[in-house]
Amino acid sequence: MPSNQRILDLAERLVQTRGYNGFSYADIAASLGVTKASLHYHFPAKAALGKELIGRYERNFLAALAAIDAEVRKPRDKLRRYAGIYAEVLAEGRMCLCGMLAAEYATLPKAMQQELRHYFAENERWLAAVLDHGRRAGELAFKGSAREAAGLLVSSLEGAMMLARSQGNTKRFGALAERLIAGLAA
Amino acid sequence: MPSNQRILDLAERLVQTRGYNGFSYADIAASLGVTKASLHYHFPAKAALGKELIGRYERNFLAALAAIDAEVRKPRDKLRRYAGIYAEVLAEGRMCLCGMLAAEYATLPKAMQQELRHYFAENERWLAAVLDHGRRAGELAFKGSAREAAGLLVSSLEGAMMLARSQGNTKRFGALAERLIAGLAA
DNA sequence: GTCTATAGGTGGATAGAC
DNA sequence: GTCTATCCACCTATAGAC
Repeated sequence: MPSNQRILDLAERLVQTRGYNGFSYADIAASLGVTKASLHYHFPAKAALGKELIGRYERNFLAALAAIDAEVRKPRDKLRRYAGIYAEVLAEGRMCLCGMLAAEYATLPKAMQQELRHYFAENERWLAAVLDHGRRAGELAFKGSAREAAGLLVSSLEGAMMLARSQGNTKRFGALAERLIAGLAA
Repeated sequence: MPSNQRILDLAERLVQTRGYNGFSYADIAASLGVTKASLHYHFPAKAALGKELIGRYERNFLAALAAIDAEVRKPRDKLRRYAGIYAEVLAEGRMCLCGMLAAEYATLPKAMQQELRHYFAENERWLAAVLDHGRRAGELAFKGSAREAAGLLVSSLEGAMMLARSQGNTKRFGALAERLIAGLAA
């Protein structure tokens, strides 16, 4: 009796470690102790599973960002919490789901590509708002648009996760993140 | 009569766009107008092809870095040229070969993982030297070790490439790169 | 909802003729 | 060096019994 939740949980971890093209229904079936066929009852096509994977990930992520807004006031602390989310994921031995999918972008179903763009757009929107407020309040300093600074922040964190894993140096991620935020101090 | 060079050229482009797990001998064979079997004469195993792909990429990259050292003196100009390499690759519709492979790291043959770590280590070594010299000369400014600053630079550029493509915004990469370098100005 | 069985395709790889 | 032919493993997906 694998609920959709459990299937998505396993698929999520697999994509975060091996990528969308790096896992199969057989992997999930083996973990759950069921057959591949029964998974197709819950998710008829892998593309639909993949799309839902991004949707759920984005909902959870946006909820985490809302929690930050509710709990923290200072822009710099918000950025630290934001980077902290990435650090936690990395500490679990995972990559960002959407960072992995961004690398596989050219091979993904159209529906997944669209969901992916939405995820990054929402991400950048939240960061840009934090940066903009921070600059107006005189607590943050950077040149150019907040949007562009936000884009660089997301890019850097995603890239740092990837390279941290492949260099077997997951600890350094925290230092790089802190350096990024320090560079935005007023 | 596909020379090893032509095979590697095609495989390289495929990995840079679709990833190591996203291409097959069939793709290369079709492009060259030969059969899969004849490719196995040149590269018996895909893993060996992949390893050679990284080795060749690294040799070319290090040669480009040596050219920069020979042609440019100012640390900041060296960094601009360095980022320019990434920009050119992106302009061709490609990702960095090793950035793509870093995302697929967990699924790669051991030999490829090893080559990959070497690539990033060499990369960081060159950048750290530039940063260190620049700081000593008073032309660059940053906190902490040059090694760590170099790591952040590589990570950010790799991440920015990935996200630029998935957001359909390859033009912005140049602006992000310039912003990164500007942040290191003395 | 889960199973067995299977279809139809593609993956990397090999043997042996030419 | 390239071909045909083939192997075996794996993939996503479906049909139909239970």
